[in-house]
Amino acid sequence: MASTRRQPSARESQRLETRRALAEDAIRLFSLQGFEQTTVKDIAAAAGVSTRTFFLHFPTKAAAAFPDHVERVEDFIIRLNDGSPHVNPLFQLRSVLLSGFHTENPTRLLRYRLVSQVPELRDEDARTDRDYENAIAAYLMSHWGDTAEAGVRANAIANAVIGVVRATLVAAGERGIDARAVTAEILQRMLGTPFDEPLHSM
Amino acid sequence: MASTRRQPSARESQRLETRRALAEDAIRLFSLQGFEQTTVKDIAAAAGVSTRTFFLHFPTKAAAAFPDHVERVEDFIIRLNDGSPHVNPLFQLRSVLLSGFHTENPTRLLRYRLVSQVPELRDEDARTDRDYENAIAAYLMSHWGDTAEAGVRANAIANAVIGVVRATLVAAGERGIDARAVTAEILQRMLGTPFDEPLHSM
DNA sequence: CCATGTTGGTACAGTGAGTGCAGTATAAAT
DNA sequence: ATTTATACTGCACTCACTGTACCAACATGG
Repeated sequence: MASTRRQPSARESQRLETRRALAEDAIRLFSLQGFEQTTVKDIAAAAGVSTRTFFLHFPTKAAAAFPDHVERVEDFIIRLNDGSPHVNPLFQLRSVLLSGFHTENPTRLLRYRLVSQVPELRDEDARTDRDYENAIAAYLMSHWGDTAEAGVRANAIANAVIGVVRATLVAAGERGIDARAVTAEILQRMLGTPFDEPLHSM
Repeated sequence: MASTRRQPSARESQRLETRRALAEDAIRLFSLQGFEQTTVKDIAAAAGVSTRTFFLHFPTKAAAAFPDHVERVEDFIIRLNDGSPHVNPLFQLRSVLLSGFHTENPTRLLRYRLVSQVPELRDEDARTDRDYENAIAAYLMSHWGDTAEAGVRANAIANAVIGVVRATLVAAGERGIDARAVTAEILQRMLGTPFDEPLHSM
C-alpha cells in the first residue's frame, strides 16, 4: 500500500508528535475558551510551533478537532469489506455500524459534546461524514453493480444511515445519554428488509 | 406573524430588489467563473452596491446561493402541519417530502448542479438541511411527546430522510436523472412501517 | 564520513472573508 | 416641518489561509 508501517524514523515521530500536540492543544483551547475565541496563532503558540506549521498539518482550524479522521475512515472501510462476500451487504453494514459504537470512549464522547455545541465543528463533522457516505456507497455498489439507479440507491442509503448515526452521536453528546439501543432499532427497521429485493406492497 | 404581508413600501421593495440582484449575480458569477474565483467585491460590483451591503443581506458568500432558504423552510413547516392531526405523522412526512419534488423547476436543478460541484456550496447546503431536520424532529415530537428517547428517535429519522432527499437531489444535479421514483421507494421502505409501534421480530 | 538530496519547520508578505463603527441620504411617521 | 427609522456607504480592522523563499537537521549513497 501507500504507507507501509515501518520504524518511526526520528523525523516521522517528531512530525507525528507536532501534529498530536497541535490537535490536543486545539481541542483543549476550543473547550476552554471557545472556538471563535481561539486563534490559530494561539494553538500554534501552545504547541510551540509557528502558525504556518499548523497549516502544514491541518487544512483548516476546524480540522484540528478531528485529527484521526483519515485512519478511522480507513478502518471503517476495512471492517466493511471484512466479512463473507455472501452476507447481505446491508446486514454487514448494520453490523459494522453498530460495532463501531464499542470503540466510543469517554474522550470521544467529550469531543462530541464539543462538536455538537460549536457550529463550525458541526460543519466540519458533516464534511467528514461525507467520506463515510462515499465509502458506504462504494461498498454497496460493489455488490449491486455500477448502474445509475444502484448509484442513487446506494448514496441515498449511505446518507440515511450516516444521518441516523450522526443524530444519535449528537444526542449522546448533548444529553449524555446512551442511544445505542435506539440506533440499533432504527437501523433494524431501515435495513432489516433487504433493499435489493423488489417491493411488493406499495 | 412577525412580518405580515402588507403593501411593499418603496423602501422594502428596493431592499428586496437589491437582495435579488445580489443573489442572481452571485449564482451567475459562481457558475461562470467558479466560486473561489469570485470575490464578494465582484458580486457587489455586479449588483451595483458596496461590499459592505452584501453582508447586510447575506451572512456569508455561500449563503447568497440560497436566497430563498428561509421561505422554503417556512413553507415546508406549514405543509407538514397542514394535514389531519389523525394521520400517521410519518405518512404525512413522506407525503410532504415527495410532493416537494413537484416544486423543483429547471432553475433549481441547475442550482443543484452548481451546488453538487462546489464543495463550499455543498457545505452550505448541508447547513441549510439542518433547518429541515430540526423542523421534522419538532413535528415528530409534537406527535410523539417530548421524552429523551422520542427526541433521539425523531432526530435520527429526520436526519435519515433528509439524507435520502439530499442524496437524490445531488444525484439528480450531477447526472441529470430524475430520481424521484427511487426516493419514493426508499422512503416507502424507511417510513412504511410505523416507527411509533413496537417492533416484534428483532 | 562526507557530499548531497530530502524534509519538517520558519519568516514574511499577501489575499480575501467578515465585523464594528461612524457616518449620509431618503422614506416614513408624528 | 421636524423627527425618526432604515437602506446603504467608507474605512479600518482581525483573522483564516496561501505562496515563496529560506534554513537546519536528518537521511542516504558512495
